[in-house]
Amino acid sequence: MKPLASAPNLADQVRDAILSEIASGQMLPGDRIIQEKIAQALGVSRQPVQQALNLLHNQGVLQEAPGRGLIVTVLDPEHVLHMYDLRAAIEGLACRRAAENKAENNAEKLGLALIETGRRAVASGSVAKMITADMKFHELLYTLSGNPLVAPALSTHLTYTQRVMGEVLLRDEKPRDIWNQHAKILEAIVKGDGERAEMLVRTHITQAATFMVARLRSGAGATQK
Amino acid sequence: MKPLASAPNLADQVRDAILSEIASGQMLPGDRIIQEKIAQALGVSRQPVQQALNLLHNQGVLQEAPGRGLIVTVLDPEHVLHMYDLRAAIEGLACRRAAENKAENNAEKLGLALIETGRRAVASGSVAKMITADMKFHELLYTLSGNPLVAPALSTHLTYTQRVMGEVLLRDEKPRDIWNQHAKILEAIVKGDGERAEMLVRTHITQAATFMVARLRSGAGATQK
DNA sequence: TATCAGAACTCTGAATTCAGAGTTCTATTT
DNA sequence: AAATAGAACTCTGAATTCAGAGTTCTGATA
Repeated sequence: MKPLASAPNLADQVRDAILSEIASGQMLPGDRIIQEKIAQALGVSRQPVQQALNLLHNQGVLQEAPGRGLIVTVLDPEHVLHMYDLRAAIEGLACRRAAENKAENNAEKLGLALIETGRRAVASGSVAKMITADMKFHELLYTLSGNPLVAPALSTHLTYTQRVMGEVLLRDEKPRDIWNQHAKILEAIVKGDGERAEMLVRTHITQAATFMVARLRSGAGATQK
Repeated sequence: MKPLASAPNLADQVRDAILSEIASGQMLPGDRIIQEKIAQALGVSRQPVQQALNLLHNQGVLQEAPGRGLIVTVLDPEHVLHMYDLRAAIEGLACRRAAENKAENNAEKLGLALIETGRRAVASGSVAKMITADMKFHELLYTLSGNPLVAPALSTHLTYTQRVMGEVLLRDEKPRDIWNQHAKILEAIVKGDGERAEMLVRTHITQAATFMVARLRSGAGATQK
C-alpha cells in the first residue's frame, strides 16, 4: 500500500507560490515581502505564510533587510559563481556514482527521452520549457546517482539557478550547446565511465556559470535597488 | 557601526535546544516529538516550536512517522555512507579552493592552532572536546575555501555527523590517526597544492565513513525502535 | 476469549488575537 | 526653510484559540 497522497500543508503551498512568483519575475530582487499581503493574496492566514517565509529565509531565497523585514535576495554574480562551483562538485559526484550504478538504473532509456524533450523545448523557443527540461535532466542525474542526499543538497541552489536562468534567458537567447553536452554525459554514464562523466559534467556546469555570470554582469543584472 | 546583536527569535532558540538534545543523546532516534511537550519544557508557546520542527524536518533531522507526527530520524548506516560520500566531494572542493586562496588567508597559523587543541582534546579523553575540535578544524576548511555556500551546504549533515560521532565515540574509543591526517591536509593547503589537498581530505573522510559505519553496524547501532 | 463498534482523548495545522519594535508623517520651533 | 519631538501607523513575533484527523481505550457481541 502507498501512503496515499500525503496531505500538502498550506505552508508548503505558500512556499511554492512565492517561489514561482520569484522565478517568473513577478517579484523582483529587492522587493519587500509583507506577510499580510501574501496571506491576503493567497487567502490564508499569516501563520502558514510565516512558516514559508521562515523556510525561504533559511534557504537564502529571502534575506533580511535590517529595519524592514524580508526582501527577495539580490542576484549577486559573485554568489552565482560560488553556487555553480559547489554544484559542479556535487553533480560530479552524482555522475560518477551514476556510472557505477549503471546496472541497476535504466539510465539510457530515461536519459534519451529527456534529451529528446529538451531539444524540442529549444526548438519551441519557450524559455519556461527550456528551463524545465534542463532541470529535469539534472534531476535525473541525481536520481541515477543512488544517493538520496544529492537532490536536497542542491535544492536550495536550484531555485536560485532557476531565477538566474530565467533572468538571463528572458532577454538573451542563444541556445548553447547544452543538449549535446547532456547527451555526452549520458553516454559516459551508460558506458560506466564514471571518471569521464564527472569530468564532462564539471565542464558543462563551469561553462554554464561563465555564461550566466557574463550575461548577468552585462545586462541590468541584479536589479540593484 | 555593527548591526548590533540581531534579535534571536524564539524559533531559532528552540531549534538549537532540540538539536543539542539530540546530539547529546537525551533524545534518541525514533523518539516521538510532541509539540506541546517541547513548548512546555522550554516555556514557550507551540508557535515557535512548530516553526523549529518544520525546519528540522526539512533538514532531515526529524522524519515523518505516518500516523504519529514527527520522530527523530533513525541513524541508518546506509544513510551515513551517502552523507560521507557527499561530504567528501564538498570538502574536496573546499580544500582545493583553500589551496588556491592561500595568499589571502593565514591558513597556517589558524590551522596549526586548531591542530594543537585537537591533539590536546584527544589527550584529555573527553569525547565532547574531541568532537568539537574535529568540527572546528573542518569549519576552518570551509572558511578558507572562500566559498560562503560550503558551510550551509553541509550544516544539515554536520548535526547528523555529530550524532554519529557521539554515538560511536561514546562506547568505542580508539582515537585514530585523525590529527596527523589533518596536519597533512593543512600542509598541502599551505603549499598551495590543491590537487593533493583534495585527495587527502577525500581519503580522510572516506576512512572516517568506513570506521563509523563499521562501528554502527557492530554495536546496538541505530537503536531501532 | 477474541473481535469489533464507538466514545473519549491526543495531537497537529491553521486562524485569530495580542504586544512590542520600528518607521513614517505631521506639526512645532528655531 | 530646516530640524526635531512626538503621535499615528505598520509590520512582525508570539500566544491563544479553534477545528479536524487519527489513535487508543472500553465495552458489547460472537
